[in-house]
Amino acid sequence: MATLKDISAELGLSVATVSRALNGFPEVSARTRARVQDVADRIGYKPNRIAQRLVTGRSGMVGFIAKLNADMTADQTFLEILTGLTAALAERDVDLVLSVDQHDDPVTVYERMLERGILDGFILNAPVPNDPRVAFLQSRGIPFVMHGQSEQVVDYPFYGIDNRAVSRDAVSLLATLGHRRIALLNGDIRFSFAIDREQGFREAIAEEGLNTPEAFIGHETPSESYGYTEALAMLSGRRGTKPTAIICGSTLIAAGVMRAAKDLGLSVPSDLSLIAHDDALPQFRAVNFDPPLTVTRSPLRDACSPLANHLIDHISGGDAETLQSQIRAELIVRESTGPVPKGGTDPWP
Amino acid sequence: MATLKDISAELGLSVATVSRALNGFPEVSARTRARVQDVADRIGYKPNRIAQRLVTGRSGMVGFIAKLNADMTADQTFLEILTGLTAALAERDVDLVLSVDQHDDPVTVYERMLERGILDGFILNAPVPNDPRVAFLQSRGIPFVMHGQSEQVVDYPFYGIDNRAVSRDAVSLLATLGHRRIALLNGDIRFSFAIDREQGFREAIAEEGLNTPEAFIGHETPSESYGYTEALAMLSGRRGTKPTAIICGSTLIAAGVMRAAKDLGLSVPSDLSLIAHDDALPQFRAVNFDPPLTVTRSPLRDACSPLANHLIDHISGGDAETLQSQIRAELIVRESTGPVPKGGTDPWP
DNA sequence: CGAAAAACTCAAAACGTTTTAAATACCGAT
DNA sequence: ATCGGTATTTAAAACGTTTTGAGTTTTTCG
Repeated sequence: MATLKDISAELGLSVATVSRALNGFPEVSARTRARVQDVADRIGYKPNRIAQRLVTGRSGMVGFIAKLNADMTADQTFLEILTGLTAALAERDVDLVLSVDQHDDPVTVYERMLERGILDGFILNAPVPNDPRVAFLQSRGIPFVMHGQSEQVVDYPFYGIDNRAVSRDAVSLLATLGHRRIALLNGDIRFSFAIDREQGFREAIAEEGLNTPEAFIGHETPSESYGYTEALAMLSGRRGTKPTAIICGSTLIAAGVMRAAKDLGLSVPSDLSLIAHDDALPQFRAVNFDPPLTVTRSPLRDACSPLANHLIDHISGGDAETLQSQIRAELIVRESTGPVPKGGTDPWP
Repeated sequence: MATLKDISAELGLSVATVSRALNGFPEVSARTRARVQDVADRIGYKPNRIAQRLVTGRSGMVGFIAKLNADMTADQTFLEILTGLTAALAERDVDLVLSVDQHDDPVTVYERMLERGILDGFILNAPVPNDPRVAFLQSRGIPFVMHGQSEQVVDYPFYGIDNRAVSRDAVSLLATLGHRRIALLNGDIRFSFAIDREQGFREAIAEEGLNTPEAFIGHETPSESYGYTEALAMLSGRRGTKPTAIICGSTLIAAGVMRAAKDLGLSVPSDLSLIAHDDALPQFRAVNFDPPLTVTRSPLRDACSPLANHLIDHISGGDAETLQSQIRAELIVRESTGPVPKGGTDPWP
């Protein structure tokens, strides 16, 4: 492996000058810089990252901890995040150290990884209200970035979508189409994203002067079967007057709802309007539904690059407040939403 | 962060002695070692990996590259491996650096990770015949351990099960029960494990003096639906005389076969015997099948610790030949296998 | 008791880089 | 020629560890 010393020896320069030349410092002459660059290219010089890290005090590695469900499965979004994240980090020459959390206590794994002392920071996802990981990492002064937000105003970097707006936009679209009985099949309510969606839903419903009984607001870890069984219960009339529209927390849930509608002989969108939030996971494409799904869309993959950049910038001293972004999901109207069916215009009491 | 210097200052020893004391060198007195250890524990000393690496050339990090399918999903075993591996590596104070492979060329990701120069070695899984990753890493002299084997005799560390024996054991059990028409629903035949299973299957079938037409030997990426559609085709009689027993590459496939049998009104095991290979994934428990599945069982989780240890030992100079283990899957007879049904005793022509 | 051997400890070099502080070269103006 | 200043380069320190070669102490044994 070629080193700075090799280059400096060949040119009769000091290693300091060579280092500066290659790192674009302004005080080195153009002629010298060119000569250095030439030799470096010729002998295929690659800086030794370990040595760089020893002197700069940074490791160029960040941690990510996968939280498994009780049944040892990962949340369907995990892989997508992982893929995008490693790519985005690699772009800025940072590596991802992974660990898997099988513990009950959410912070012990972070503690253990920190003890090894090789991480510059963490990427957190799936926040819950008053997330204990946040308190822990802040108490240790460890930089991190959060995917999603747990509170309205925070003092750490994050990137996420406006989840209240997601529900608002969905309700607003359906209300415009004349719907008065709108149900919600939300994700796991322990997580902030689902709490925000539900809150946005309730707000929007109230603003439209409507009402949705509790029996028509559900929440659970997204799965096709959850969508199916809940929709079956709601649409069969067992729980009271059935809804004319359902808002789903994910396309996976929507798939189940679709199947339930089919089994009950209901057609989408003439008997039932359907709108889902779409993370744009490659396995489950909303456009491939029959009919194509109306969605609030925000590709999970799009979050990875900002997350990586926010974190790295923060580690390099960037101000937390300037490294926060909340973006708005895009409302894409396709064919699973339509005017309220005749005879379905009465609101719930 | 506490350093060797802190300890040496506190005790009035040299850093050299402190280093030796902590690393178990023989030439330091028991008393000194104890004093050093005490202080180290008290101030929570952790060696700086980066500094260690600079001088020893080792980093205490190994790479693992997740290969995604075309549809961006991971193979169902991925998470299980990941969980076990991070735990087993942590046990020996080694970290796992993860990357995700979205490329066509299987070695480019390895090359890119290597360029950064921070990895001691790799853990490879899902080998294919003449695996290009093996050739690549060997040409660079990078240590690695393989989960599974691609060839009969190799010169690198591995841990895996005897896949030919898996099929042999299954066929042998079924033959003993009187079955003469045994079908195989194998995993993706690009991978060595599936190739070996098929080879073992053919050998065992031949040894029993039997024959299985090509139409009854299938292979594909395991999924419930694959099991369902193939079993439906085989058991409906569309492909010729139907089998009395099916060997499945995974419990996932078996689930599909089970559903197909049910749809066709066949009961297991009186009309059809079923045996699957069981990786013991927590999501899909063979004992929870109805009837409980007869399996060749080899928990994927059991592979993680040996893999981690083989790799670390190899990195520390251990001989490749002594770091190879091939174990035998356990045959567990439950209730999905039974005597051949009356009238099903004719072999295929 | 004294010398040789064994046991233990230390100072310093090394790994490859960045960065600080100091030195030298170059320039135009006196 | 000399001065003051700027532009460029250098030597050396630093990061935290391991390891070499050389001490220093202690033990052993004649």
